[in-house]
Amino acid sequence: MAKEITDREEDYSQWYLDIVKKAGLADNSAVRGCMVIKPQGYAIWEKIQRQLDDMFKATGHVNAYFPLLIPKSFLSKEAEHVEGFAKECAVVTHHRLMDNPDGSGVVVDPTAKLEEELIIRPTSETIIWNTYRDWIQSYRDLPLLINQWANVMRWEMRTRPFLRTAEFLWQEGHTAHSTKKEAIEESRLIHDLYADFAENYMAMPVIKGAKSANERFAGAVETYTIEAMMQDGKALQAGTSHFLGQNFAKAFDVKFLNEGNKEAYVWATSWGVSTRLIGGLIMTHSDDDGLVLPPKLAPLQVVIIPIPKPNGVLKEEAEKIKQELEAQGISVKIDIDKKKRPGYKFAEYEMQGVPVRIGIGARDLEQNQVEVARRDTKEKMNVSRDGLGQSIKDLLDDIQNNLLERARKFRDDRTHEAKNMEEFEEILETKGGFIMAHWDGTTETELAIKERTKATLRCIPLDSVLEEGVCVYSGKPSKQKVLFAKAY
RNA sequence: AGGGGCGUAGCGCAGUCCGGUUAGCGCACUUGGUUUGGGACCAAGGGGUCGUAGGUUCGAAUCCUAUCGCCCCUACCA
Repeated sequence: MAKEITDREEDYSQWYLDIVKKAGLADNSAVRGCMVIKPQGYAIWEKIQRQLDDMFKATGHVNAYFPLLIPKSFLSKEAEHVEGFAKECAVVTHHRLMDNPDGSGVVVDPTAKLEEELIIRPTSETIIWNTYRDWIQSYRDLPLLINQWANVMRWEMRTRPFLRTAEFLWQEGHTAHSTKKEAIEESRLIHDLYADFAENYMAMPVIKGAKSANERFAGAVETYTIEAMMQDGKALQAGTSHFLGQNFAKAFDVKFLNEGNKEAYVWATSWGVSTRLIGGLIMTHSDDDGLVLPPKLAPLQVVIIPIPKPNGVLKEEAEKIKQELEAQGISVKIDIDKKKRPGYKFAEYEMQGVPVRIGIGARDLEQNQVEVARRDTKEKMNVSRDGLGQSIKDLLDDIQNNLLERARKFRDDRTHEAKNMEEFEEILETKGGFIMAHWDGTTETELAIKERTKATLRCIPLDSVLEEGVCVYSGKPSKQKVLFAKAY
């Protein structure tokens, strides 16, 4: 068998790049740091989008669209926000090109300089809050629950497809509320929604937690995160939901009259997940043979491969099976390409992560069965032709569950407690993964641990038990363990 | 941004040290045929500004200079 994908053990990051390439998810583009998302990759994003969009709508949110370009001055209105993003912004300075006088193509027309430079949004809080000021006058205008699906740009030094690219696709929700309590509830509602999506659709178990002051979103009062463990033991921040307090309301002067006819600043949240989730999907489930996708997000769930002996009965049978599966709401494709042999096709669809493959040949027809191969375990079994629609439906459910359980076990096996720095460092060196440890709550300690070990404080888990302990680094008192890991 | 490496067909590479026929190999691609239960085989084909610009030379993928791009290692980030 021709080996096209680097083994994970040999070189995990090369393996990742091989998967992206061989499964046809994305290509590098002519623009540094920007990728082309290919149909196979985009189809996964569309599945993610559709599901999340339904979940947002079901919780009362609506979609809108705000401009790509933001006046430079907007960014500087919220002090922490500008500090967080200023160093990675692309800036538009001119609006016209002209023929180069020396005939060598086009150059920027120096007379077309913009009076106020525009930045390409790294996130949209500023332009949205500038707009919300006009939309909100009364408590009757609240809550304002808006989401947008968009692209954003952050000028990154080092990029990796899906995990970190200069331009990426995401959704960003921006909500406005009349009370602090309601805004906090909103940020936690979305936090839960993200965790639900990660586990029940991506089959990617996550730790829900709050970010430390140091890791918090620029301009947020509280940042909630979902953290997942990749197969190399590193953490991936898979989604964040922020309680913004009144920071943006004050920066953009967004006030409303409450029921008592008193003027007050509104309370805000913002939240987002990006195409990075696709990177998480890859690094949670896939193996040395290629992509592995959870059935709920697989653009194609079942592929039927007739083992071609020249007879039309096989084709008819494949078509019948397809219809039976589609009746169960399963997406199916029959591959009748005569140019490729079955073995080639098997490998190809495995690489692409199709959850279930059905092979039918003359032998199966005789015995009233088909050969079913599941991508997650690579098991093959003969399955009766009778009631096949239901059997495959059950199998897809089983694969979905198995992927989640497998990932959960993987993570739990690689989550350890450290009582002191010696243990902390030993775990990192020998086992990797997540480390639960007491922390004194100071940024100083957090940075010192990062400096010494390269592991960062991923989150303060919401479900961790309150218990007296001493900080793993400083020995000062601590009330609960927090999660450390090396991160993407 | 500092150190190292690489730019030759869609992809992966050889050739460069030591300049010299028409720039070569594998994969992929096209056509035809035989095949088809785990990445088939045979035959015939197509595809190159050797990253770019300048220089040295009778002659440059090869030597010199500049320049651009990419990858790897060190600091920040959904």
